[in-house]
Amino acid sequence: MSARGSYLEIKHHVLGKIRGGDWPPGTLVPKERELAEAFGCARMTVHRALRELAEEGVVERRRRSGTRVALQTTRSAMLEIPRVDHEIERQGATYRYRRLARRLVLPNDAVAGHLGLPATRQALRVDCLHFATDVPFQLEERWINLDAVPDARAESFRDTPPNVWLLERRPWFEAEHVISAAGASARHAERLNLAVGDSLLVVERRTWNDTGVITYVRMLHPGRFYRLRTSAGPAPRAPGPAGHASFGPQVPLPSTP
Amino acid sequence: MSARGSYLEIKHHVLGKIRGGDWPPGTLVPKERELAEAFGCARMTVHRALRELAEEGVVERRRRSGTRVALQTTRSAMLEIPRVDHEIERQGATYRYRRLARRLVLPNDAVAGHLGLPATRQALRVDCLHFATDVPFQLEERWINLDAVPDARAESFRDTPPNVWLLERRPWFEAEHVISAAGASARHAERLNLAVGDSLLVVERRTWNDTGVITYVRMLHPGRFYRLRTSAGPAPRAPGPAGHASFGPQVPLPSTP
DNA sequence: TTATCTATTATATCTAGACATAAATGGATG
DNA sequence: CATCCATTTATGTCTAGATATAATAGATAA
Repeated sequence: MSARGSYLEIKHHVLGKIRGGDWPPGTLVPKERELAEAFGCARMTVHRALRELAEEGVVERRRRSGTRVALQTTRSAMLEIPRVDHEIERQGATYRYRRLARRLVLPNDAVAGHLGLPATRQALRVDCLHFATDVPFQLEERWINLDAVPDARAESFRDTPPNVWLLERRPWFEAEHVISAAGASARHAERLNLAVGDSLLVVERRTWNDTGVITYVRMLHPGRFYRLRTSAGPAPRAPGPAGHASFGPQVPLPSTP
Repeated sequence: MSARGSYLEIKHHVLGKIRGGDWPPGTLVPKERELAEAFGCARMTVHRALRELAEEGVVERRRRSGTRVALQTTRSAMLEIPRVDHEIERQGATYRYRRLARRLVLPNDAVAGHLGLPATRQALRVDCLHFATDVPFQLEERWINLDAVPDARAESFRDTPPNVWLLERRPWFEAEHVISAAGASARHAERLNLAVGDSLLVVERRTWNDTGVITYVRMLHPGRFYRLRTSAGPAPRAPGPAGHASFGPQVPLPSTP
């Protein structure tokens, strides 16, 4: 599992103590020098092990005070939000895209606030649908800040989905996601081929650049299809990248009657 | 911002090149030795900077190939799932708890699978409600694996919510979350004081220990109240812990008519 | 008593080397 | 031409030091 004398061995040792109940929350972990001596390695090796455990939230470290086993008040999980077309194809369905509408609008106050624009400034509104094997999978309602992305004026988005188009020319560096549930309005129901009031999982996303908010998008999914999955834990079973296995939404597969 | 000659300086330098568009996705980042020479520091310092950028998904590293600016196909976000009572009180509402039911049951096949139990083995089912200022905020439907937590047999959960009780005696080390939307059934509607069919945000969680699955819980929230918020990005505005600001669900505050 | 300064100490970072490891490369061989 | 192998090389890890930084505890002064 872990090479002898490596920082991983030390991580596993400490984790084992905590998992086994030998070191309950609040316990003072041996100091770096002591662990280094005990394992017969350099202090830097111990340091890396403890630093990674601290980053994972397993222990808390403070100068002079030492390293303590953290209390489990909250746990964070990695949530990976993949590109919708990738996700659909990864699950073996066929991806199809349709642009529904594209127009310049004066956003309402809420959206203007999200975009960081004055309410008198036009933004580009694009609506489109993403299909998984002809079943509507995601309804995308997007506002694009034309100050941040002026070349969007010349783009029709008839064939290229806005998310792909934007990713290719405006890399973003910060994002905020809000996940909620809502009932389908008449318009949503019609577009997603649902009944009015059916449950939708709504993911809203704002992305920033150095220049400010690039885009605000509301992604609506039939609740029965879309499931965001996260997995977290300092000691993953399958050693995935960054120690987090992650899954995307669940795509409706062609039913076999 | 970043100390001279530090690994942070190198991180910011590389990030700046990427953000500024000088190094589009796919660009080969200078090798560690070159950067170390350019910055007049040791290779380990450069190594740490690049390793952290790789962990954040900004660059991709492969031995012999070198370090490349990653393409932004997916982005991951930190999702912090706090304890429901903490979250309610943090937002200034009053937390109240009520146990609805507690009984030994034979779980159905789906739940048995989640718990990793044979369908003939009993599990403990606990239903309870969490209120924010007398408004139902979360309906909790929980199954507890009695093989993993035998002392739960003797606990009534009348005053102590299962999540708190479990956290105090069975720390867990791995969890899986599934987030979806669903319409309220008749029973859900009654318990949450909603209409049948109203949208719910459903968070399912399974937690593991060394001994196996501890518990499987379904947490149902009125969609209009509960919003999970995440924030992500390699270059956060406010330097928070681990570079991720995070928020909990939105609590219904007492309305001021 | 209270506030402030100081020494101590554990973590945080850095250095200049070393060897390990994986993968791309080019050459030798069939 | 295809296959295999040794070489090269960039990253991954480790060592044994060093200095920097922050927070505690104790000493001192107001």
